[in-house]
This record gives sequence, structure tokens and C-alpha cells, in this order.
Amino acid sequence: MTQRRFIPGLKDVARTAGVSMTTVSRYLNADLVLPADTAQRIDTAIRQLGYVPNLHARSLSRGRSDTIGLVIPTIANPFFALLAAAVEEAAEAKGLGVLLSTTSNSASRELQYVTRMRRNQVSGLLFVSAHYHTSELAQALNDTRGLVLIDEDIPGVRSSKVLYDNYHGGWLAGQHLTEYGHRRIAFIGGPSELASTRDRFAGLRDAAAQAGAEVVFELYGPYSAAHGEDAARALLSLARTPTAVFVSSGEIVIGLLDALHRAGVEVPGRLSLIVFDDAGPLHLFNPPLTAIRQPIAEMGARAVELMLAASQGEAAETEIRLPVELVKRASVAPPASV
Amino acid sequence: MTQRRFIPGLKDVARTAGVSMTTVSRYLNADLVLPADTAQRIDTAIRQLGYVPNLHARSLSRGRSDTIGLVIPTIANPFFALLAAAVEEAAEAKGLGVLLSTTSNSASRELQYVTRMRRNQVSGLLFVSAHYHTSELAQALNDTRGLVLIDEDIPGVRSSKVLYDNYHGGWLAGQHLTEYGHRRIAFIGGPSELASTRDRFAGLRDAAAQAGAEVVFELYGPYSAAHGEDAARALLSLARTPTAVFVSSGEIVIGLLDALHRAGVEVPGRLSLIVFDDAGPLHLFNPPLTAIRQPIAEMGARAVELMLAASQGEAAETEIRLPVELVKRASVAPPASV
DNA sequence: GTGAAAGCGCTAACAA
DNA sequence: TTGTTAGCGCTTTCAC
Repeated sequence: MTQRRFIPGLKDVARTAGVSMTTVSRYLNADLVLPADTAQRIDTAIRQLGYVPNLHARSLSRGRSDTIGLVIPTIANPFFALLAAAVEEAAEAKGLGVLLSTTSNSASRELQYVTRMRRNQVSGLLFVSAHYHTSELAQALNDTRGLVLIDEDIPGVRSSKVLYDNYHGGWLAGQHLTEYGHRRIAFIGGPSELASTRDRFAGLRDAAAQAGAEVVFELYGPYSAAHGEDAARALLSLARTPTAVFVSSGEIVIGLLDALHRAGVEVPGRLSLIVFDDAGPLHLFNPPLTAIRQPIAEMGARAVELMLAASQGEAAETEIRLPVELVKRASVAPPASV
Repeated sequence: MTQRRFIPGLKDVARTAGVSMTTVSRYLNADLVLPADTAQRIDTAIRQLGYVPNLHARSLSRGRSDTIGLVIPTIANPFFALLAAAVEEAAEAKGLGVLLSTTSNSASRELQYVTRMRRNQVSGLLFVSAHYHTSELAQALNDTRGLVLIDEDIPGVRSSKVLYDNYHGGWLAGQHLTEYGHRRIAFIGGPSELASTRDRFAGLRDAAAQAGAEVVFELYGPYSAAHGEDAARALLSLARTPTAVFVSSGEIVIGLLDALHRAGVEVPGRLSLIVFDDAGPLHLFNPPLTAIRQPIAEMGARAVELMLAASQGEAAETEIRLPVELVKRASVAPPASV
């Protein structure tokens, strides 16, 4: 047994300061304006004893923890990292802490962590999924108060949602590509089950169709660099390779571009590239990558707002579609054959 | 008052299952092997009621939370994001949760968050600083059990530490540069008060000296892209610009390289570049950046191990220096004049 | 194997 | 204004 050194509690502070626990508690919670000398004595006692409030006790007693949960697939991805930073900042501004859980891109953990969050009595839950969605998950989510879905919609979940206008993002990409004269376009997507993936594709396809172009190749897979590398291989082994590629995520484009470099494929000389996601330092890449940029910080802020609304007021179940924009850089050029 | 719907507790489960709270509690904590039918009844009751344990109550009762605190400057930096991911993974493997706090690069928040962590009764604290260190901080840190300092040493703090061999990193950079014939080298550092910054510089300087080269320019500043841009400006306005630059962090090099591009400076044609930190997709940059790579995942894992040791056994106060390595890419070339 | 009951440290009625 | 006291939901001796 390790030596358990004396840990002072509210009681000790009260005794030392010669007041009751209630007084100290209220004083600490600013429920109360105290005569200067009483306040002084309490402050002194606290410092002297090295008193540190126990947040678990407080949460238990109050029945709430002033903490919000954030569940994301992984923090080792700039997009989610930036999102987490934005959520933290917004939460901090509201006096809320944030409890972060990463599901390591594992579907089973999504369910597990929703539960974990509930066990922690968070006042709200911000949830980002990246997987095929089971009804079990939807069920658990629907049982969670103060839920806000971010970035990715989940069918059957009733809650507020903050999403991107994925369709428009795809459309912008398609429009940009066709404006440059591309007629044979490839789409490298994330998981095909996700609404975001399908929407981005649909936007691309419609924009292409409108300009008389075509999406001649589609490939879906996880949000990983490895999937990007696979995609590059697949692309290059095509009988007639497309002249442009729209990549659905920043993680994927890393592997794709790397593989393209290694294969000696000129970008944009031989293949134009545009990516949905502008979280990393894409402007320093070779070539600087043209991208669809999403307002990450705003997404975080809005999510916190909606969570607060959802957990306090009536179930508004607002759904927000944040606009995305095209950032032109140097990875799109006219097709070589034109 | 919002409608507070019924939230089942252990008591309700016990009543429904027809056993006592004790039995349920023990069963849930696997302290106990129960007759199949009793277990069955409890499981059913839990599912039926939608019982979710209250972790605050549990932590309060047990006096510990099986959670470790991680304090980092910001999550919006790939290095820290990767570190956080590594810590999470290592903690998860030990059955520990992690409570993340980011200090937003503010020195005052470092102190604030150390306290916050203690209030949360974490079993240990992993702390990454990026600031000038006050004695107040050192004091607070020394009062924290299970403390492990990561990445950056803090004078006067007695605890286990997991650091990089910054001196050797600087030395590797200097050696590489001088091998390519550079004689006039610049050092763009992080905050000058930090031991890591000074060590990296010292390594560079010594390696340079040994090869008859010299560090002709030094500039220090925050870990930010803006500092990198300033550095580029300063570098270019020098009467005799150096032929090579060693940049102390990945964040800084982003701004630096960007400014260099905009100024039309060829890298490595006119200026060779090497950076300490290989967290981002530096291999895709233009040019691919030669870097000193640190074992981030290992740092996270070792930190968790040491924390466990520190919070359980005697205060070992181990200090680990993790080795770094040179990753040659394409941003270093012989100086133009040679 | 099972249960009764005493806390864990704090908050918030309710009294004084 | 300040104090008394009953919980918050769970764990954990200790007795049965």
C-alpha cells in the first residue's frame, strides 16, 4: 500500500477558516459575497492546506459535469485535430471542458465510446463518425441527450447536425475540372456507405454531366493514405486513364500523391488533382494542391452552440449545412491531349 | 426546469433483479462469479432499464479515476496530435482513459490546467510545455503525483522525463549540412528559453565548428508559421545570406518555406533547408524536406509507462533521451557558390 | 453467496 | 449571513 498522504477537503478548509463547509462551498462557487476578512481567512486556509476541489464529488453532487464529450475517429488526422481544437476553444469560451475520445477508426468503438461518454455524465455529445452505421449505434445515439452529429450524417439519428455541403463541394470540383477541359474524370472516395462520400460523388457527377464530361472511374475505401496508394495503382493500370482525379479526403490524397510521384506521373501535367479537405499544408505540396476548403473552425463553434441549445431548450434538431469553397492552386491544368 | 427523466441507478437494477446493490456492484466489477441465473437476471435488468453506471460516483467512491491527464500546447499541430494519439493508444492498452487539455500556447494556462487536472483526480499527468517556466509552475508540477514531463524539460521539476536527444539532432543537421559543403549556416529556433531549442542549437554549432563551418545567424521565436515567415524575411535581408538553414520545428518551417516560395528563393538551389520534426507530410513538400525525425509513438508509450511506475512504485525519476535520426530528402544540396 | 450500512467530497435545500 | 443536514450513485468493509 502506498503511503496515502493527507488530502485536505472542504471540511478541513472550513475548520481552518473557522466557518462552515457551506460557506466555503458557496464562496468557491461565487454564490456568495463574503465579508472581506472571512474571504481572506478562507483563501488563506485553502492556500495553506493546498486544497484542491474534487471535481468528481462536485459533479456527483450537482448531477452535471460541465463537460462535453467529443468523439472522433482519430486525432492523428489534421482535419479532426483542427476540429477538436475548434471545439475545445468554443467550449472553453462557454466554460465547458471537453472529454475527447478517439475511436481509432473502429466501428465497434464508436458504440463503446458513446456509452463511455454517457457514463461520464457529459452535458452533451459531439459525435463524428466515419463508418458504416449499425442500428445499434443509431439507437444508442438517440438515447443520448445533447447530441450533435458533426461532419457525417447518420441515418435514423434524430439530433442537431452540423454538416458540410458535400454535394456542392463535389459540384465545385467537377465544374473546375470541366472548365479546364477535362472530360474523363475519376473519383477516389472514402467509404462508400457514407452519405458524405455519396454526396461528393453526386455533385461531381452532376457537374461533369452538365458539361458533357463523365466520371469514368470510381473507387472507394477507408480514409487512409494506403487507400490513396491503392487508388493510384488502380488509376494507372486503367486502359485509358482519366485526365483528372477528385479525391474525397486529405488523408487519401497523401498516399495518392506519393504513389503518383514514385510512379513518375506528372501532376498536373499528366493528371490533374483536386481534393476535398484543406486541413493540411497543401499549399506547400508539389504541386500546391487545389482543394475544396471546409470551414472547420466554424463547424466546431456551431456544434457547441447547437449542443448547448439541445441540452437546455427544447429539441430543436437543427441541421446546418456549412458552405465549402474552391481554393485554386496548381494541381489542375488542362488535360495533356487537349 | 427541464423535464428530468428517470435515470436508473444501481439500486433500481438491484431491485429489478431481486438482489442487493452489493451483488450488482461486485458483479459489474468482476469481483465475483455469480450463479448463471443471478447473472442473467442482472444482465436483463440492466438492459431493460438502460442502466449506465455513473463514473463520477465510482471515482469518488474509489478515490481514483483510472484516467491520466495530458497537457499539450495545442492539438492543431501534427506533432502534438501524433503524440496525443500515441498516448491515447498506450493508455487505452493499460485500461486508462486520457483527459486532454490544450493550453493554447499560453503560459498562464499551463499552470491553470495542471490544477484542473489535479482537481479531476487523475492518476497521473503527462505534461508538455512550450514556454518560459515560472517557479510557480515548477512548484505546482512538483506537487503533482504521477508526473511525467514530455518533450520539453523544465528546470527545477523533479519527475520522470521523456525527452529527445535534441543535441544530437542539431549535430546530425550540422553534420549533414557541412558534408554538403555549407559553411555559413543559419539557425531558426523556437523560444530561446527552452532547453530543447538551446540543445538543438548547440548540436548544430558544435558540428559546424568541427567541420570549420559557422552558424552565422540565429533567430528565436514562437512555434508558429508566422515566426517562420519573419525568419524568411530576416534571412533574405541579410547582407550575406547563409547557404543553409536549420529550422527547429515543423510549424516554423511551414511559414518559412511558404515565404521563401513567395520570394522566389530556390530550395535547395539557393538555400538548403533541414528541419527538426518530421510529423507532417514533409515528403510531399516542394522540395521534399530533409528532416530530423523523432520517434513520437515511442515517446507516448514510454511516457505512459513511466507515469504508471511513478504513480505506483517509488519515485524512480527516470529520464529517457530518445534518439532521433536524419531523414534525407531533397532540401539539402551543395551551396550554389561551391 | 449475499446484504446492510458506512462512507467518498461536495452541493443545496431548509433552518436558524 | 451562516450552519445543519440530507443526499448525489457507487464501492467496500463486515456480518450473516
